[in-house]
Amino acid sequence: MYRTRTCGNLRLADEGLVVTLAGWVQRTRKMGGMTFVDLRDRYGITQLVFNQEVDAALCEKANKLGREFVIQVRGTVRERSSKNPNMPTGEIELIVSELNILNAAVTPPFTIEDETDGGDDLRMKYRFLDLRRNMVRANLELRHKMTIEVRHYLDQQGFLEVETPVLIKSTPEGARDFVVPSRMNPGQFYALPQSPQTFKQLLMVSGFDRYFQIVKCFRDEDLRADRQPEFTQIDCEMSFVEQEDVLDMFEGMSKHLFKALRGVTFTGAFPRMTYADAMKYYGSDKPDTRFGMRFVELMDILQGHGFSVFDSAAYIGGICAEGAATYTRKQLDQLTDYLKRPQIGAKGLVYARVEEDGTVKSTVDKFYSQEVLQQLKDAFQAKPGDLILILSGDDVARTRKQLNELRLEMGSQLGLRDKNTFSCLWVVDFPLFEWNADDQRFYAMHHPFTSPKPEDIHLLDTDPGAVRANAYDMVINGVEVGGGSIRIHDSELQHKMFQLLGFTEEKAEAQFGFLMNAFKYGAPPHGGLAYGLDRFVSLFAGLDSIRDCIAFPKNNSGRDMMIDAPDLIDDSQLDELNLRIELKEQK
RNA sequence: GGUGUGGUAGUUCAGUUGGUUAGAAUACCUGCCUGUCACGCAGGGGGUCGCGGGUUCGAGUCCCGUCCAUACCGCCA
Repeated sequence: MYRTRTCGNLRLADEGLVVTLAGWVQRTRKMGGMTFVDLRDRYGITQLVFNQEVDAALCEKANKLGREFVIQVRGTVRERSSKNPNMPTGEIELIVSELNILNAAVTPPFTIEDETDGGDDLRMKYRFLDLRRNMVRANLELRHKMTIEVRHYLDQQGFLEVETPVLIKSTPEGARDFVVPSRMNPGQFYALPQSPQTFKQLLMVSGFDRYFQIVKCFRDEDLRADRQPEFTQIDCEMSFVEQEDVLDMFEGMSKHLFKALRGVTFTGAFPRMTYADAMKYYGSDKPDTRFGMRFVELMDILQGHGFSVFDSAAYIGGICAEGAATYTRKQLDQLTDYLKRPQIGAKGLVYARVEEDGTVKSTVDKFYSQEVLQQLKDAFQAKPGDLILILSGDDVARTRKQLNELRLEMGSQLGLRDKNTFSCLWVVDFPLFEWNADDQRFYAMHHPFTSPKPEDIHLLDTDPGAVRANAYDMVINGVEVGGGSIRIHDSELQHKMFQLLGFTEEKAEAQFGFLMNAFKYGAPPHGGLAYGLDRFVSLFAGLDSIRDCIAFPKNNSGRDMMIDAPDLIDDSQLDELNLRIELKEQK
């Protein structure tokens, strides 16, 4: 037996026990006649003691240990003469009688400590070492517990986990597919699924009723801190349900996870907000509702007073930052610069302070009487000490988006976005379609299987852009953690959707004929939802990047820096695939 | 595809207006040290300043290009 106990669980009560431990050398402290070694495993750290007077040869051997050596020791648990209250095993130590070096180690390129000296780059390249660190390990433990709780909850609710294929067919709609060449079908390619969407719908047709799967999905798009090319979804689907049933079920699951993993209890149902309101009051379809600062539209108050920027604007809106009137000119200039960055693209920022005496001082007050400025103040119900920030623009949607960036930035600056506070929200009534100006056509906002709201179906032919969908997102702290919809289960309606999306008869048949065919054989009403597991875990762990809860993530360019993938393949492999590589010239 | 930031010792970083032999901390190596736990003390080794070009008497520093990393925009049904 390599070990009888772990490095994390010996306590004072175990004094006198003879145990065998195995692990990695965290650190050695040589005091001359005696040597202390911190032995680490996944469970903790136990201090080992070697004493020259007791066994000179053994102590000498211990002095040769380097960082991250893998060793096995046998010894007696003893109460420490000087205890360390900062560690769980700090009251005891192990008097070592046998030391066995299982494997030596070269010096690691960065320190395996909570506060490591390694940069992101290096830690990714040596991810197997990075994973020895407490923080990353704790994130993976949380992820594990989360999937266990998900399975437990859904199993209790009668859901069945069913695996769906990973080698499927490419569809031009939506995100770019990863493709895999087929050896047995020369010139043809599989695609990796962006989600098991069609399969889970087919499972509903098959009568599986309540399905889920914790499943890898793939999208060949550019990466972000919260986007990886391969990511994990908790994919769920139910039959004989309406939107309310789905929201109920998964609100329950979210609450269960919060309770089990964070000890957070929510009273009452999650608030609902329509997509239209989310855009109007927050300029985003995933508002961070941990704080207020809702938009107030100011066209009525501020237009027509001779300030040309506002008079010509299609939208004027603002937010009120409580107590931020103390912002200095420098801070406001920095804020303006932030908004003028090309990523945001605002032209400028107008601000107004509410003074202690209740008067309002603004950058543009030569255009506005105090009376108008008081109306402005009243519109926000602003108090002395508050700061009103106003943006305007020619494009309503774009200006709202800019105001959203401003709101989030102010929320961060004023400390209103605490990682240990959770604010959950359902965003509902998404539009069914999204107009794409470049392609001059509608795209499905969610996906082409999403059902329109029955009361809006009559608009399908006349005003598709106004049709609302039975689609919903779960938003927590401004993060879209999940989304779904009630699907179309009628082949005629599905047919019509494809038509509106510009699919020819042939293309619809070729791409999704199997689904429409299946719908002819008795498809139940169904709908579902998929969570982004990586985002959900990150949220619970308070991480800035989902990479920190993924064991082996890809970098910004979609590379695995550790195994150095992707890579070229052998000519013989290409031969078998009947492929020849001829790269297009890059300009 | 675009914008910003960064690339200097194993690592994290500093490096002034362009000016002598490029520094600190940490890690590593050696020695001393019997109660340390970020041990301490003394000493030591360690650099193609991402790469290529240019300006200059002189470039880590300025300019151009390029590569890499990273955050964001586009993109992500």
